[in-house]
Amino acid sequence: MTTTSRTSRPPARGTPAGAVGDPLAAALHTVAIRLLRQVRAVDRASGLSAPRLSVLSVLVFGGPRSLGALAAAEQVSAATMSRLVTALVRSGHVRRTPDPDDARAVVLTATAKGRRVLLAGRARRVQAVATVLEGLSAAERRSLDRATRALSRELAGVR
Amino acid sequence: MTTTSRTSRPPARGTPAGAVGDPLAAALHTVAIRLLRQVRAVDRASGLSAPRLSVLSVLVFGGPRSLGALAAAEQVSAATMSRLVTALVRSGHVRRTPDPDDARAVVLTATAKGRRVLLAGRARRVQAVATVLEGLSAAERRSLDRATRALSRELAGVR
DNA sequence: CATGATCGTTAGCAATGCTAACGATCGATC
DNA sequence: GATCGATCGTTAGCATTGCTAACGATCATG
Repeated sequence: MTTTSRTSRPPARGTPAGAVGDPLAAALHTVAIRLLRQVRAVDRASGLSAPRLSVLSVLVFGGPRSLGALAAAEQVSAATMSRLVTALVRSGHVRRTPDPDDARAVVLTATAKGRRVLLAGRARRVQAVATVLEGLSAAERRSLDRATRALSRELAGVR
Repeated sequence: MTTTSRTSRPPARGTPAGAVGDPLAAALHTVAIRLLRQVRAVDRASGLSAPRLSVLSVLVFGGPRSLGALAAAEQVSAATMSRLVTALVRSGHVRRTPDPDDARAVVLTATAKGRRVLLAGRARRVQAVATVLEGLSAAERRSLDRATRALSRELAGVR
């Protein structure tokens, strides 16, 4: 049993520079950063920049949508998204079609090439994670599986 | 016991677009992305950009070092790091001193202000992670603790 | 059908990534 | 001790990505 209180505990008056509020949260934070730093390295092989890959990911996994919706999903301005999409259209990863119900709007869709590139990139990333997991014992993998499910549940609303 | 083989298993001939090599690795990948996406939001309060915060983090947690070493740690060119450091010096977060042993080199150190800003930012991030963890049961927290330790061990060499 | 709201684009700015070129210094070799 | 290639950090110039502001076109409300 840990000494951590259940309540969210505000930073305990003063927060003497260097204090760690929740050791588990701090460790998880560090591990997540290191894991993704490791994983990002394989993205180079896709030939697409990180923002473009991320946009493509929304279209492939989330389906076609308007530019505004895409900008909101990526937490980016419509102006920035317009430029990203233009680049992805020019490179053949995305198709831009007029919205039949609203002449102001466009519908963005991943092309076959876009899907192919994104899925290959994701497979490389997952493989990189799997490589890290190779050193885990069966028991550790079970713990990780439970932990991942719990975190997935808590983060359900994100993206 | 899972059916997953222990060997690193190459992408099983063909890799029919969409296949997931290792479901646990894939889930962990997704959770890590969502967690950090959530956490990054609080960085705005520091007044520093993501690259500058990251540089400061290396200096605060890793100690003073040369520009070249800093560039290597951040996987960035020396030219880019030079510019980042210049900005951090101007804003008073970093001190640039000549290396007593090598007149070509400089030593970069976080100032008291830099340490203060970084530690406050990190506390906010950890608090954001802790908030996500509030919904976990005690058993889930124990699983997460074991999993985090195991991953920390496997990622020891990174950053 | 007039008018304000919304959608997407363009223009112009700042920050961050790169490579190339450079000056200064180091270290090894003669 | 002089020379010469290697290394350190900076600057210049380019592309990309983020922003806000301004705009034209279209929608939806009255």
